[in-house]
Amino acid sequence: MANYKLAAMLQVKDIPNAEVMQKFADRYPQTDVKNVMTFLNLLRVGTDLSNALNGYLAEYDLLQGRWWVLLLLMREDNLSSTPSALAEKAGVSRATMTGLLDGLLRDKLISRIHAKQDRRQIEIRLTKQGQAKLDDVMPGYYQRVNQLMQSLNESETMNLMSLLQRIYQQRHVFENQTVEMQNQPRS
Amino acid sequence: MANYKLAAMLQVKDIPNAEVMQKFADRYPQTDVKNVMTFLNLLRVGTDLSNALNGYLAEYDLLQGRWWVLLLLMREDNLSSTPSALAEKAGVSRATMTGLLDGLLRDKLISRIHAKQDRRQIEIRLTKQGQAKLDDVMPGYYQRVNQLMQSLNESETMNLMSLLQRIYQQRHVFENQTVEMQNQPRS
DNA sequence: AGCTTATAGTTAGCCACCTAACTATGTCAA
DNA sequence: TTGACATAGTTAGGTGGCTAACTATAAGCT
Repeated sequence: MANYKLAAMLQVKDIPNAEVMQKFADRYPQTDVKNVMTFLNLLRVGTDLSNALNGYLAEYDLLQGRWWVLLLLMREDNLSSTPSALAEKAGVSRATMTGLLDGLLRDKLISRIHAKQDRRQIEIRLTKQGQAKLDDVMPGYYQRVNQLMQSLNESETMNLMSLLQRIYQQRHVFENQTVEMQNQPRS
Repeated sequence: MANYKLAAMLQVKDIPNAEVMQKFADRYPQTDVKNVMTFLNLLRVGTDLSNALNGYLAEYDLLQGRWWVLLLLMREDNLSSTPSALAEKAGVSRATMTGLLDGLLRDKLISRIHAKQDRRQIEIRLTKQGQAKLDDVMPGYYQRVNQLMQSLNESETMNLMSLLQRIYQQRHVFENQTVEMQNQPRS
């Protein structure tokens, strides 16, 4: 089995206990213990599930990035697309996509063909082996997702989605806010 | 401002729509559209929040790994620990911790001192500059976490935690299950 | 036609993660 | 006491992210 890389996202193995949180709250009065714990737990669940998925994919010599590229290709009617379009849809840079495609080509899961009309473009196509790889991986993937989610009934699932969505919509709070600040009158 | 690395976790920018999901469901009958969508959304929220946090930390020349090490040190009564203990608590390999500490040492946010009794060990201590860096970063961090979470009231937050927990407890489903399978009778 | 600008893809160099293998030191039991 | 095993830390080599800079091609003005 191939090595696989764990996600780079913080692995919050050691979310602080109440005592430690109090020490921080004393120094930083803005601290809201409940909010911080919830935020850290959300990050942890995301990371650990991502790592677990990677572990499953690694049994098939795939990782999330390469696997997702294959899925994007399978979605297309002619099983093909371009590096730029794939980078955009996968949410990675074009440079990263070049690397992912290099690996997939090495394993013969995709083919690269120079496009006819626009000679800057390259057509990436899912090969038979690529489709076969997905046919290997996907049934177990869907089965595991079902097992994972079976502890929630339908209304609980909807509820979870809605709660996540409301937090997600606030994610811009981490962005730089100095521009607006500068326009405010000084004392 | 420093470059900062986005999390390696899949950025599911392009979660499939119902039509595409149907195409997959035709080929892979195990597919449960609602479950897959929920799972992918959970991964996406985790990744994007992680990236947003990294963006904030990058304004202070930190990233999650280095920042978390500083926090772990600040928790300690004597502001010091060892590379092994830090690796364990941060959930990264000892090799990765060596690299993180190299960077923190370069920025003089920690100091390395050879331990007296066990000469294999090295004592890592948070420096004055390290503490000052945290004092810079943390108020804004806590403020942003509060803003992020303010869209949920207390009972909704508790509810979210409990739903996440129930999914999280099933994460072992992604682990290799062939050992048990092999012991089953064949047809 | 010829400039300028935009787009497609790659390359180079950095970071943070991993495993495996290595060195040095400590521990423990025959 | 010495040989086997365990532990602390580093190094080497691989992966997959990033930005910036580069080449080649296309498109659009004037």
